Amino acid sequence: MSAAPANPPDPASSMVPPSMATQDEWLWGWDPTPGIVSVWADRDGRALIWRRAPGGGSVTCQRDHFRPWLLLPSLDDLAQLGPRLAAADTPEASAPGAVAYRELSGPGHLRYLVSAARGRLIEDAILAGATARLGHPIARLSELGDDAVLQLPPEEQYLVTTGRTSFRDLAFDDLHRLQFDLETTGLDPNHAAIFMVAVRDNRGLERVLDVAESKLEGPAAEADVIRRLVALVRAADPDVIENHNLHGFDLPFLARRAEILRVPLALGRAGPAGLGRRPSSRGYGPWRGEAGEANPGENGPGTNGSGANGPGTNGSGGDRRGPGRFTIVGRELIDTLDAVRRYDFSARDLPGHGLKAVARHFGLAPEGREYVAGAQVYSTWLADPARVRHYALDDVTEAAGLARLLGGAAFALARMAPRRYERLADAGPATGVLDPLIVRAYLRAGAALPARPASTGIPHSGAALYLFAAGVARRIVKADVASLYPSLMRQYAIGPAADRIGALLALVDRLVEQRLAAKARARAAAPGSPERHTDEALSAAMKILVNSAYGYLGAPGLTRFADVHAANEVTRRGREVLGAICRGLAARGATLLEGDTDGVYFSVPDTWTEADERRVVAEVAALLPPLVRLEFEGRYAAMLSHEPKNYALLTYDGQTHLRGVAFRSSRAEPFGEVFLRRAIGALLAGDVPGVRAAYVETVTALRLHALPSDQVAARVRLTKTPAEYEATRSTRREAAYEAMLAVGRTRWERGEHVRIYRAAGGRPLPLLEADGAGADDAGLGASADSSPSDPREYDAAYYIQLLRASFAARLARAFTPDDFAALFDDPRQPSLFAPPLESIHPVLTPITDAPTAD
DNA sequence: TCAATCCGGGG
DNA sequence: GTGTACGGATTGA
Repeated sequence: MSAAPANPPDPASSMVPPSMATQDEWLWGWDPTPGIVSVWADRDGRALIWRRAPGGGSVTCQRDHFRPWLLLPSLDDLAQLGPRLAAADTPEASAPGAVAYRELSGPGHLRYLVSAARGRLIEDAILAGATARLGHPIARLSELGDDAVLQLPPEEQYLVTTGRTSFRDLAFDDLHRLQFDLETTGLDPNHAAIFMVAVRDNRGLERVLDVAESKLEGPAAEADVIRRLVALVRAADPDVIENHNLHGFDLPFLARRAEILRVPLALGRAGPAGLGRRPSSRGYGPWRGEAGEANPGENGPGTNGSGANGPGTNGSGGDRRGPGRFTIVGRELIDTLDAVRRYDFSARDLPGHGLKAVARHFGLAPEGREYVAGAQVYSTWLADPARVRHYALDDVTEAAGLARLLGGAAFALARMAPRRYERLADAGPATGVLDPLIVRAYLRAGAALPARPASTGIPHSGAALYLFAAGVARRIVKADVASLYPSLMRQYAIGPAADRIGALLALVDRLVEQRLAAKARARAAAPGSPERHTDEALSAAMKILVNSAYGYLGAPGLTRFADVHAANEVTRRGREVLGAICRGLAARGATLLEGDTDGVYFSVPDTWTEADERRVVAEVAALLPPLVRLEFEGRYAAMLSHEPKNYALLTYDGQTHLRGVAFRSSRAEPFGEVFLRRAIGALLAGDVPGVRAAYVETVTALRLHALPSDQVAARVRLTKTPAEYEATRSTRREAAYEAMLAVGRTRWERGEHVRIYRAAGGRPLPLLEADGAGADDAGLGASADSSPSDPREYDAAYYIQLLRASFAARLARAFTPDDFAALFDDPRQPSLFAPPLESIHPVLTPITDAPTAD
């Protein structure tokens, strides 16, 4: 089949509101082809489509052709084509070397849809025309600037013109998903080697490859492991490859080792060996180091032109712009770290983003989970290979569980947006998902696209966020304003002024409506069933999209239809609604604690029943505009409100939930974490003496050196090489490196984790790891008993000061300053004026300048 | 107390 | 396809 560019209806009709059927096409595409699991296309209009039979049956590959296309503001640069430039509906337009054009409707800037049998025909013509017009050579379309051309990657051109999307009629588990995890002797692939790979998939595969299995030694054994990994992946033939930090560690490491050892990485379903690259903004870009450690030469993984690119890949020499992701033809590469970040961006309840911590948080850790500290993996393997095999398999098992738990949203997005699944998994929702949907809608409607608005400098006012009171309150109710901003956009039809066909509002409408339906279906399905997973994932995806519609408005320079005035109007209405909610609740006797666009926390009188709580929420909800839904979400026994979006909750069945960055500290010293948990538990239970006891006992234990050193050690990462630190040492001393130098260690590896503590006078020293001193991952409780050789020469005064200033401080809002001082007074020198413990009660302090910008 | 810098993940 | 994060902790002045 040959897909034609999107077919415009009569331009005059595009001003009428789009029909429901049209809106659904904008959201879902229109071609029903089921089972697409991967698409690969080139600029000359060749496409390969891998499709899986429904229910997870076999995969077939089909060839397809499409007419590459792009959008231009004028045809001037194509004029020199003469008769080879032809209107799309004329016979001349279908001649082999012809460039066809069609003028789109409306006032939009990008108004010419230009297509040809091969994309290069268009590109070469434009470059020649622009070179002649500008009088200097133009080698790439990107040199012409943002508004001079809109050209999508080939796969997206294909998906937009065909109206196809991935995964129609497939469930998440129908995809063949494979996880692999490298175990290496270190973090830098220029010096360290792969000695083991754990592999599993969702079809029952579970295998560990290691260098000991062959009779080979050294590099030959490692190369053999890589070859066996490649063979195993090809034989399994998965649609998706997943792991935690896949793009940040496993792939760049594997690519570099394969390059050094000259092993071809023929992992794809077609095309040349070697990993491809795609540029990517998110995830690994802004981070210093990242795979830069994998290629410490200069920049990121996209750098090292000599890098993992197979000889056939193109463009690597030029992309010195650091960040990038790897690609494999025919398979989607999914990094669970992206899903974790996307999740925690709104949830803010993860203790860290590492695999082990997240898996434990979600209860995904397998029974008998084996833990080995990163730095000890190789030495442990030498002594006890079975233990490391177990550990590595546990890693891939957790990665698979995480992918399934948090990865559903990206899967569902790929059923809507004309983009590869792997791109949707790491994209920001506004530019990464909404923009492609809107571009597809415009082409489907035959409407010209506006130029991208420049940043106007008009500040947009930001989301409303209120902290009304800080401290401790009881009888807490959380009322949720479901998707406040998108509801307001719908209620008052606030959309981008330039959105002539109303695509953004139509999408928001469809998303909100269909999300409610998906939620209802999920509730009706059996827990744990594939149907439920599908609808929960769909609901999560739609929530991501709906909630990014407002951010889309407020990002000029980034999104094509940004409109700061519209964004500010949404915010203004939001403040109105939030104000109405707060007044309504206060008028009915509630005490407000915190409110933002997600919802409101408030405290109610002791005499209220749950029915009273629900009734009040319903009464206030009735005061709001019809499309704004205020719902009762939950109730809690007590709350410590610390800062906006930072609080602790006690449920009625006695569980404590900590939320917000102030209560997350993966790097913190274990004794402080233990103290904080205990103190907050006592505080919320109303047990002030218990808070004091937690403090006194911790101080005493420090003073008597009853705590082992690993309880006071902080885990830090050495990101500078010895030479780099030497260069900055005179201007800026850093404890981690000083600790190394203090014991005469002048060599370490970039990325190495060490634990350090403060000895007398606050002098940093490394913690000498007792051999086999287990896991170094946060929250694993470190070791129960310390090695007998632990000298415990830590600086108690330093840690007592830290306990008060850093940990106890997070309880400061719960007491008056005097009470706080008394509660966390030095037990050896109690103040004469300290109030008796029994007289101390937690307080709730109103915040006077409540409105703040988020 | 304030400004500047570094951190996040993977072995 | 390009570039953007961000909020907390630590360090030195």
